[in-house]
Order: sequence, then structure tokens, then C-alpha cells
Amino acid sequence: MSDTRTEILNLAEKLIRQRGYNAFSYKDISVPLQIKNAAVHYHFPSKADLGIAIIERTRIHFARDSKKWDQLAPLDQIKAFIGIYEANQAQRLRCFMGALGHSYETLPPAMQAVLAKASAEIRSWLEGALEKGKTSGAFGFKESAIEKADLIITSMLSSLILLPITKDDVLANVRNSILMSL
Amino acid sequence: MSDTRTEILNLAEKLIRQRGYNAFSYKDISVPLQIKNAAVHYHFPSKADLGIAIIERTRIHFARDSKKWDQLAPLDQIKAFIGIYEANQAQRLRCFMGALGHSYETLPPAMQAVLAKASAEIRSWLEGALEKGKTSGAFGFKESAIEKADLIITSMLSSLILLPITKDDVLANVRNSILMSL
DNA sequence: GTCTATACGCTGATAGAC
DNA sequence: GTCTATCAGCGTATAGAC
Repeated sequence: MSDTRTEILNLAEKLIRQRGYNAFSYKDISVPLQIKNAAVHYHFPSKADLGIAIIERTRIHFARDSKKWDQLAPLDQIKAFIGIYEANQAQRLRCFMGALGHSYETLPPAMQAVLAKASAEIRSWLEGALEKGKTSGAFGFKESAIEKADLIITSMLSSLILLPITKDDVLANVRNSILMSL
Repeated sequence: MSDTRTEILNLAEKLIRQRGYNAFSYKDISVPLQIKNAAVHYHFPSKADLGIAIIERTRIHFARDSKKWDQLAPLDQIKAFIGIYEANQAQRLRCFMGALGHSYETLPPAMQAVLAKASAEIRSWLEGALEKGKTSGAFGFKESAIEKADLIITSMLSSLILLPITKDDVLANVRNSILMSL
């Protein structure tokens, strides 16, 4: 894997998470990297190839991170998960699901497929973590683990979207609300 | 106000809420309406004018609806608010904040301004409704009203985004989780 | 691997006739 | 109000030289 390939991947991911898939172009990549349009196409023949590569890389990262978190105490697992969003907020970036999900219908089918897989993996990890905390007695929430997981994922995702609009720390509010409810 | 103008507004709103602001064009409007590109530009000289008109119309609708809801019992007010999202889900549409928020940075400044206003109005109405329910004893939640409001808005917004991806009724899960926590 | 050159449809937008 | 005609620029993508 060439250095250029990785640089393209890094920049494209940043652009997608700043502006969305439909609002960045090969030019936005080739100009800052000081290469030509055609060079980007050499590494990623179509825009969908680029999008898929980014999602796949994120899946690998999440699998690695969540595996590490499995050794933590239940509450720390959830805090680690929320930490992803806090890190994103610090960089003024959205999570990849918030960046791609909104335009799901306009995405190439191959991208839709990997995005759905990634979404299922994250959701199911979080559900499991909440379920374990509940049966161990660490958590006292009343609803089902999947209901709580959906509440956490959805509210975290939108917090990053609303930050630039409200200019308020929505994420901190949501985080507090969630941690109090576990 | 001509009929054509309203038809353009209606179709554009639907397109924005299905695909986002950057993924629809004047052609997507002129072809189905069987008029020419230039006719759309006559009613809305620039794309930003169209976007702003849609947001302003939504602000008016929300002001009217929320005013009506003020007469309801606290719990019914929140249920009415959640009802907006359930209606959207039934039509496979996103809420306008979920449709526009993700591309906030790429929006024309004039659109950013009205979107921020609309966001503040919704947030502040919901905060007020929660606050009143809390002081009247109808609600027993522990966090502040703005924290709860942010939790509700963010989780509702993303539920509509995640529906096509998970193919699961995320909104129902989130709704249940929220109602249990009030 | 990267370049030059190029294709070609779509984009938002305007001028001027009717 | 709506039309025809037209614009310059951008979008993704490809062919072929080096």
C-alpha cells in the first residue's frame, strides 16, 4: 500500500465527515495533495471504491477498539464508546454514520451494503455491553438493551450534527442525560 | 402566490428531506412539474432562495403547531412533538433539521442563519414544555430541562436517518426509552 | 504511479422573445 | 410567467504517453 493511497484515504475521510459524500470531489483531494485527478482515479477507480475503502477501514478500527473495551467495567465501556464522539467533536468532525447516513438513498448500492454492515456491528456491540451491565447489576435501566443502545447511538450521532448550528455543547448535555439513566 | 410557486416549494421540500440540499437540482424540480429550468429560477432566483423559503415555511408551521400544543397536558405535549417524527417516518422523510443540518457548513450563509433560528425556536419550545412539566410534578426526570430536550431532539432526528440503514424501527425504541424516562 | 489531454453530462444561472 | 437558447464551470471518468 503506497503512501499516496493512505493520504488519499485520510483526506477523503476527513472531507466526508466534514461535508458528506455528495459534497466533496476528486478535485478536493488532488489539489491539496498536489497530484492530478487521474492519480486519484488510479488508486480508487470510482468514487464508490473510495467510499467503501473508508467504511471498511472504520469497521476494522471499531472491531479492534471494541475488543479492547470488552475488558473494562460496564460503565467504562459505555464511557469509552461515548469517547469516540467526544474525540470527533474536538476535531469538528461527524461520526462516519452521521456523515454518510443522511445520504444513504443517494449512495452507490455497494456502499449502502457495507454501511449497513458497519451499523449492525456497532449497534450489536453496544447492545451487548448494555445487556451485560444490566444482568451483572451494574446498570439499573428499565427498558431493553437495544432500546437503550438506540437511544445512545442516535443521540450521540445528532449531537455532532447540531453542534455547529446551536453553538452549544449538545453532546455534553446528552452525555449527562444518558449517564444518569444507566 | 402562484400555484406553481407552491408546487415548487412542496417538491423541493420533499427532495431536500429525502436526499439533502446538495443532492437535488433544478432539473429534479422542472422535469416532474413539466416546466423549464428557467421557470424555477423565475420564482426562486437562486437555490439559496428556495432553501430559505422552505425553512421559513417550516418555522411558521412549527410556531402554529406548538402554540396549539401549549394547551395540552405536559406528557401530551411531548407526545405531540414526537408525533412529528412519527409522521415523517411514515412518509420516509427526514425532519428538515436532519436533512439540512448535516451539510450546514456547505450551506449558503443566509440559509445557515435561518436554520440556526429555526433550531433555537424548536429547542427552546421543547425545553419550556419539559420545564413546565417538571415544576408541575408531571415529570420526575432528574437532569435539567435543556439536557432532556437535547436528548429528545437528537435521538428523534437520528432515528429517521437510521431507519433506512438498520431497517429496524429505531424510532419506536427511542420513543419508548424517552417516555419511560420522563 | 503519475502525467496530459479529453469526453461529456450536469450544475446553477442569465438574456431576451413571447 | 413561461419559453428558447446559451453560458462557464465542475463532476466523474477514461485513454494513452512517460
